[in-house]
Amino acid sequence: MEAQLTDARPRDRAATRQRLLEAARMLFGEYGYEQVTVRMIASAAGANIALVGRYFGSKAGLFGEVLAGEPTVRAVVEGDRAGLPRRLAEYAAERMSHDPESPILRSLERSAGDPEIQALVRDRLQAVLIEPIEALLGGPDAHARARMATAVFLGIGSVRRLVGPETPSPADVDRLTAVFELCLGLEPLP
Amino acid sequence: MEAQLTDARPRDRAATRQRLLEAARMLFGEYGYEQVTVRMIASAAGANIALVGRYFGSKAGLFGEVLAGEPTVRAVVEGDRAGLPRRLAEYAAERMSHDPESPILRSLERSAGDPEIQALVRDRLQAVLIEPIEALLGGPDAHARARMATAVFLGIGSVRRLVGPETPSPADVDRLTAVFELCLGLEPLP
DNA sequence: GCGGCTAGTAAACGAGCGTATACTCGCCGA
DNA sequence: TCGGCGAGTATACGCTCGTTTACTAGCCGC
Repeated sequence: MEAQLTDARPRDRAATRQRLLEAARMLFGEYGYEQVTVRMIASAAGANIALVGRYFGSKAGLFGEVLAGEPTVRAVVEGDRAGLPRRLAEYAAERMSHDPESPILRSLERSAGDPEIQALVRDRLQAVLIEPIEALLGGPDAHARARMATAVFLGIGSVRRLVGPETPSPADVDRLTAVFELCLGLEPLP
Repeated sequence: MEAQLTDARPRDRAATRQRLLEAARMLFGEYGYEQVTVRMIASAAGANIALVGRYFGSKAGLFGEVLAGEPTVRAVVEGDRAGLPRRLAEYAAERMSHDPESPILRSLERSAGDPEIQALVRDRLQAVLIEPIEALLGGPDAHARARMATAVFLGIGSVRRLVGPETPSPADVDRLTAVFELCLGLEPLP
């Protein structure tokens, strides 16, 4: 009887690449760009260090690909305009008590230093949060309002990360909803 | 005529220490903890690298002393309760367009990685922002409200840092004031 | 005048990083 | 059967970091 009952072939470029990508996604999200070494990634993926360079060019290239491959927070931002504050508030409330699942958001919180990485993160933040909100809002100062809502959103993550998670009460979520309504210049729902 | 007209004596332990401290304050504020090397600090202070270790124990020790020596944002947090949202909003608006002068706030934005540094920054954030606001507010959920206001405050800095500065309009400041009133659970001023 | 305390210096250490190189080995088509 | 292509490997390179060590030299009390 031959071994290799599973379909996981050895020497499978695509599969190894994928394992590296997923290990990187997990580690970058957990610890931030600069705290994660390529050795950690390779080790977590059960692959060789040199393969990071071979498959992604560099550590930054790998990070970029992780960011690009994210499904993002689109579910929150897409949807009807009136419900946006509530959806933002509920998502933000989730982030008061738990680390985000999305490497983008985690990276936004944790990856500060490297200018190249900052540029990647910035572009992504614009693309997945600020611009969609701005488009949904419309109006003359939509950009400023989208920016402010994004600020609240990010700040909640910063506070959790810095001073620890805390479970929000229902009243907190309501207050947060009102805050987002105010930021976005939308009327409260009846 | 002898040289040394100034009162800056050479071989002055206290003065050298002070120069190192001020160079560190400036650099940490500008670039964040991990981006600044002890060589940069020593060079900016015109001192030898080894003196950082001698006078402050370590880079982290120096950072801790920089944080501890900060005058902080006390002016905003101290004062009457009713005016707090406005003061917060004005200070936050300032931070929309300019980098903060305070190394604490800058470090809050930029120093993410090292756990020891994170602990220092967290303690400082609690001491200078969350706890004073909480004390000023009073009431049952004062902590949650102080946390939320702090989140908005920090988030604004994050957005400026990530996507660039933007000068707020007077309407933005008004909206921000309302946001802080909401966060803090205070009534709007007449 | 001189010995010792001490501020300041130069240089190196060891570790960790991202990256690059030279290699091994197994599979597959001819 | 065999040659080569390519996935995967082991290792080292060059660099920068924080830290430490051994040393130099100036001031002060005696």
